[in-house]
Amino acid sequence: MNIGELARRAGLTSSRIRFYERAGLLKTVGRQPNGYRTYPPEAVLVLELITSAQQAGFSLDEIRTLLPPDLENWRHDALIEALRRKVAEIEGLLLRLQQSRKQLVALISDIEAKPDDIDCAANARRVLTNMLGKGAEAGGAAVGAAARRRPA
Amino acid sequence: MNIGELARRAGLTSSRIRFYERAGLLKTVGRQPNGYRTYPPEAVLVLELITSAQQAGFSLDEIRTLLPPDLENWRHDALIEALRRKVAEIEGLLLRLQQSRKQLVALISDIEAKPDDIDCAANARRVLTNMLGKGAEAGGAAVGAAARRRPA
DNA sequence: CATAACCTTTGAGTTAACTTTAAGGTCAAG
DNA sequence: CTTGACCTTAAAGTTAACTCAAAGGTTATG
Repeated sequence: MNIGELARRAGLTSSRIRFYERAGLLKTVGRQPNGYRTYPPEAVLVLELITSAQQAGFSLDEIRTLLPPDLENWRHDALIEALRRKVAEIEGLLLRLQQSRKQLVALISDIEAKPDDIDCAANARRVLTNMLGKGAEAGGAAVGAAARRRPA
Repeated sequence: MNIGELARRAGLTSSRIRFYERAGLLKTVGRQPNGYRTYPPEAVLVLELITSAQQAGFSLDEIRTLLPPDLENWRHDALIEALRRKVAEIEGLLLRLQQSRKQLVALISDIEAKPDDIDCAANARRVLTNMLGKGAEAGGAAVGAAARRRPA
């Protein structure tokens, strides 16, 4: 199988596959006499595995250290441990996101709960001091990045 | 107040404050005769506001479009709308993270539920086909980025 | 045999949010 | 008058995970 065919089957670009090879995630692959890379059918599996792991939150670095040279020979204990750590990491993230959500919802309520007898500027001051007073001690949530993925 | 003092009070670096100014988040600031920037006390508030918004998941771009030229004159409707959109965004993220967590936990169980009568390689094949069969149709979670923040 | 559709490599560009570096001016203390 | 702690600017570096561009070889088709 050529690289284009593999890319189509695995649902990613050829350049990405070459990049993964350079990055050490794919073992160096066989070449045809003309220099073209040639892949065995299992390569599709490996690529699917990599993208699954990425979607589960593993960086390419993490994936590289976990991926065995062949698909049948995993470092069992390291893998399980990494999986557990990732679950814990996700749980931390979930907590922070929930915190953030709560704070935003509270902020919306606070903004909309403008007392009838004050003007907008005064309401702004009220909301501002409310917000910066409260959220400050208990650390923030650092939400943003997850939504900002896949630039283009 | 000089920039160093402001940085200390707001808990960030001077270079970051200058960066925010270049990025259009801070209105151009007064200068002393020697060229030093000089800040009014409210500048601390503005910076705290920016970092709060960041922690809630707003990008600097979003913050810039929402921040009013002066702290008392918010574009009320746009702000509320943006807050609601961010809450929705966070909720989407929460769902995907929960999905991811569930899949990882299931994967761990599956790995550990190795039938007594097969060897490691066979178990690897079993787990692999289980995993790539299941998660594929219902899209993945794209977790990773939120944990990878603030590089150094 | 020309054209399109492949493939190759190297190197640079992208994005966000900063930091770091280099080169230099200012100012208070000793 | 020198040392150190400030401040200034512009430009380049950082990180992850790719993509894109340039320049060129290969192969199938009309």
